[in-house]
Amino acid sequence: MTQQQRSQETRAQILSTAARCFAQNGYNATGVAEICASAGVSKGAFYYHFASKQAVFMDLLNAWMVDLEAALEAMATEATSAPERLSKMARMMPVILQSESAQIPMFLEFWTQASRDASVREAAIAPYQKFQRFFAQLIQEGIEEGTLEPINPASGAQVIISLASGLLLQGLLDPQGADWGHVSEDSVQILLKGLKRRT
Amino acid sequence: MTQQQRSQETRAQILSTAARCFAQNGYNATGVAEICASAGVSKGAFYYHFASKQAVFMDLLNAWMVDLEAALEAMATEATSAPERLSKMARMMPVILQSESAQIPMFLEFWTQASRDASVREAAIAPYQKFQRFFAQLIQEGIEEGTLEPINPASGAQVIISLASGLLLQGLLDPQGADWGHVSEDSVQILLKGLKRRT
Amino acid sequence: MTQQQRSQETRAQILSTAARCFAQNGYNATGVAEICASAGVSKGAFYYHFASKQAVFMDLLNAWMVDLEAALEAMATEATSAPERLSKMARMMPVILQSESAQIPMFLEFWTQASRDASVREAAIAPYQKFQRFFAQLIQEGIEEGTLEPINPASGAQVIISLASGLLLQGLLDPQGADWGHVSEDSVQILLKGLKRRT
Amino acid sequence: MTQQQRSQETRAQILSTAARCFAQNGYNATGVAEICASAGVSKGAFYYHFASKQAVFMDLLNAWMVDLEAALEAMATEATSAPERLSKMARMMPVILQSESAQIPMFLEFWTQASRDASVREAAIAPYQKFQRFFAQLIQEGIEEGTLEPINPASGAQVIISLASGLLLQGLLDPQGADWGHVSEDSVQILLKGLKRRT
DNA sequence: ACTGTCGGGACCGCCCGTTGTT
DNA sequence: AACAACGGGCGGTCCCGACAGT
Repeated sequence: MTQQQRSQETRAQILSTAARCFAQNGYNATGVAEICASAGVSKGAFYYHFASKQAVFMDLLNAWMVDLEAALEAMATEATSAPERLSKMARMMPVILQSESAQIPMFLEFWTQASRDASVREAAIAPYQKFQRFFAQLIQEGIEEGTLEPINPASGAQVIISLASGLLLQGLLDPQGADWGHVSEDSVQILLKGLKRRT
Repeated sequence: MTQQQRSQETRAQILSTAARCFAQNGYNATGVAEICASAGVSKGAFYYHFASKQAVFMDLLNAWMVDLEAALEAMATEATSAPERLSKMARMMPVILQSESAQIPMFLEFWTQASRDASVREAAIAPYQKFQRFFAQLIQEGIEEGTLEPINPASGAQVIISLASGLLLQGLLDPQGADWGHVSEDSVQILLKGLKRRT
Repeated sequence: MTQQQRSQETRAQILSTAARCFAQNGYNATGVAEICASAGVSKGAFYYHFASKQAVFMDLLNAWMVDLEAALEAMATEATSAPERLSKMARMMPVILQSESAQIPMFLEFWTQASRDASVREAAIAPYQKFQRFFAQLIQEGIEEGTLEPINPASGAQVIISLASGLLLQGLLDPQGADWGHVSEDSVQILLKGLKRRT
Repeated sequence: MTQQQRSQETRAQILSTAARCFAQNGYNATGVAEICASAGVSKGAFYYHFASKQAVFMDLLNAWMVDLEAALEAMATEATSAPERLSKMARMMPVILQSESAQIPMFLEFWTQASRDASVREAAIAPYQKFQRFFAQLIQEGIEEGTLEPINPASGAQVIISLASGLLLQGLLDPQGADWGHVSEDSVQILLKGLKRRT
């Protein structure tokens, strides 16, 4: 048990350190030796736990996906109207943007790699499809409730996700360029106005 | 004169070859030697014209910005109503997405680097600010025309840019995942509905 | 007792697996981890039974020597004339070449190491000296019988061994280059003609 | 010119140093860094001139082949009887064995690699086929002269080559094990007796 | 303006062997 | 008797950039 625990600690240590390094310096610029040194483990340990640097990267991606899924799960259970739920989620955006700002560069890293490597892409697409389905259903419910216009739910979901991704990207690129909290709130208002049913 | 021309041709050859290589294999994965070989010049020529690999990268970015500016300029002179101009631009999205899809991964790498390197960031932010100003003015005009709701133009511009970026990114990640032409058209309809003035 | 048996089985398993791996990929190219994985044991087991990878190698060599000795022993007891015994052994050559062709590259590696490392050399020389003594005695007997020319037995033995080694090596290098069975038979006829007593 | 000369000197320096290292410590045990250090060049220079460590090895093999071919060419022009030519060549064996004793380990190295790698094998087989043809023709001439028994020339050539390879191998393995000069002379006498035509 | 050659550095991956645990 | 986990270190490769020579 003690051995297993130590092993998993080592593994976790490598993962978290790698995440930090990747976020700070980028995937390519981060050497395995650097990760090992920062994590306080040897290369032997590293390559015992992971087959390659990429494997660490993929593990990180997967972990991120799991978190995402959990967050979605939590939101799905709320029982208010569709527009309100969207509003609420929008108000979470700035919080996410600031609290996890260190993680976001890695998100870009994921994307960059995914655009080049098919195996990464497959793993990276999955959460999007999750999001897609989630929002499509939310919109569907909104339409059935009569609170949203009768649009194509898939397209609606895409709009939401795209807007969110775009805001994330720009917040990452130019954190001081605007009051992102304010902007994202405005954005959602505009979007909601476009989605909401005219009474 | 002829010498100058030759020199410029060499320079252009390096630039275009580099662009192709970067787009195909990525910035990091592309070696200077590879560019030189593909361009049919020696390393000496490369380092005569450019200070470093990064410098080529930046030059490419700048060239792209110039093109962008020209495109925006062209759009700004049209004399229809704001909503119509937005609609028209939206219809260009799928075309852009397909014609320049090879370049987009490179821009992702731009951004990734930009999130780390301040000097790259400045160059990368510039086009956004261009876009930002352009759309803000367009919205402002729309408001003055009375065709758009009186919202904060800056936020409105941000929404448009974010949505566009997001769609681009997702089209890149999963080109077969959806009919992006259709989706982007729907997206703009939704967005326009949110922006347009209720009559 | 059962434990001892299990231990011996593990040891034997490692040895045979290592032999297979060495033959397939070569000594240098075969990693200890690979052997362990193929044998279904852990590294701990490996290093419990053997001091090093080299030690396994040496063990294999020794085992081969024992086999060799037995084969020679068997031949020595036959009671025909010297030339006939040589002929008979020659006819075995192609069989050996085909049945153990997989092992031969390994012995080449043995020798390569032997040419460098004194301790390996001693072990590698031993079988040669065995052969040497065996053939020298066989020739001696032939001379005494009057069936062979009165030559220096040591030199005669060397010729036989050299010829055999040479054929083996070339058969290894270019298996399809010639009909080695035919060639080796011809070779022995020529050699025998050189050794046999003129009547 | 000066530049080209320098370049070729560097290349030659790398080749000769590599040959020495390979012969001394073996191909696998010799690191590129070691070669570079011994040759007084940088790794950059090494990989500018050669694509890989293997490439150096192959170059060495080819150079050896060229030498061989020259030696054969020289021998082919002599105009004595076949048996005498064979005798003369035999008398060269011990000289070769001692003068080039440093090169011989590499010869084993060639063989070992050839047994594993098809591309090396192809290059390594070529000289053997040269030898083969050379000796076959020599024997053919001997038969036509009436100085040699009417045997299959191909087989005869194989015997000669095999015997020579075998002696080389054993001389390498156990230099002090016998008086190789004497042995090789005896060997040829025996072989010649087997080849020569009975009068 | 352009070329060929070289310098030095670091990268990832793997490897052999050991150690604490069971 | 065997195992998982780990320690360092070296392996070949390649890369960016410099610079002497045209």
